[in-house]
Amino acid sequence: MYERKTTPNLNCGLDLIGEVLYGKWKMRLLWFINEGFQRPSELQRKIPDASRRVLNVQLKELENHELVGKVIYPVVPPKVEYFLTDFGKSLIPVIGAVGQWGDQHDERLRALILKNM
Amino acid sequence: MYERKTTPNLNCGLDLIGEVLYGKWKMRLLWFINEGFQRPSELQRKIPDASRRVLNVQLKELENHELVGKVIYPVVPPKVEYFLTDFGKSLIPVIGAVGQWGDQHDERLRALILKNM
DNA sequence: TCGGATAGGGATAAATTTATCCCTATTGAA
DNA sequence: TTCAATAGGGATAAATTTATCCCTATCCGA
Repeated sequence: MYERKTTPNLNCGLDLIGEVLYGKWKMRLLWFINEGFQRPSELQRKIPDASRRVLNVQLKELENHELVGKVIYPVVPPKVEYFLTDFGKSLIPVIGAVGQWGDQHDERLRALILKNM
Repeated sequence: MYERKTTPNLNCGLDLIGEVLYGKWKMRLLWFINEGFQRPSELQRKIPDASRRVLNVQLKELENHELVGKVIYPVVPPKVEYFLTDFGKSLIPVIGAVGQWGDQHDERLRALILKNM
């Protein structure tokens, strides 16, 4: 595990939410879990661009921050299901707003991103 | 300047918005510019936790992505003012929603963040 | 009986982001 | 006349995040 070397800034709401949501795949994980893709392997298939490892790490962080919970079924092969806590559910409209803006400006964003590479 | 070594994923709205908004201080820069703090030195005073350098770098990226524009007054000592483009303004409600969630859950978030250090 | 599916952790490398420090230039104020 | 304010870039180091690769274990189907 990585040990943080600096203390986070916690001045405003943006700092606070950043501490729990700033991670390349976190919003997507929450979104897909909310859509019903609850098993790690399903999530990995939904987000093939992320490595298996990061998803595990980020899921663990979401769990530590009480945005998701986890049920481990004592079966073999192993079965695990994530679910959103109420706290996590309260983030869904926010993530929706973020993603919607991205979708609405899809073309323009693509053009801009490509232009700046 | 840093040269990107991998190609970005541009699959969904979240990927797209991430390309222009994923940066520790970008949302705050947009927010404060919208509030009327337009000169670099003012922004630096509003965000003392960020180094002068990063703010310059991130402002430049916001400019490249057409979220902000910049007026350079040909005076000495130099005077520069940033402003939001219409495209940038359209992001303000989104950033507002994000920050509001953080503010609403201020106490709980602080507790969680501290617990996980 | 061998390979794939299942879940996930450790060690390490690579990529990326952010911080530090230094340099340019000019004006006005102490 | 020396220092702060103004804006911002280059070089480099440090911090952080993400990717790669390997290992554990069990059951089912071909």
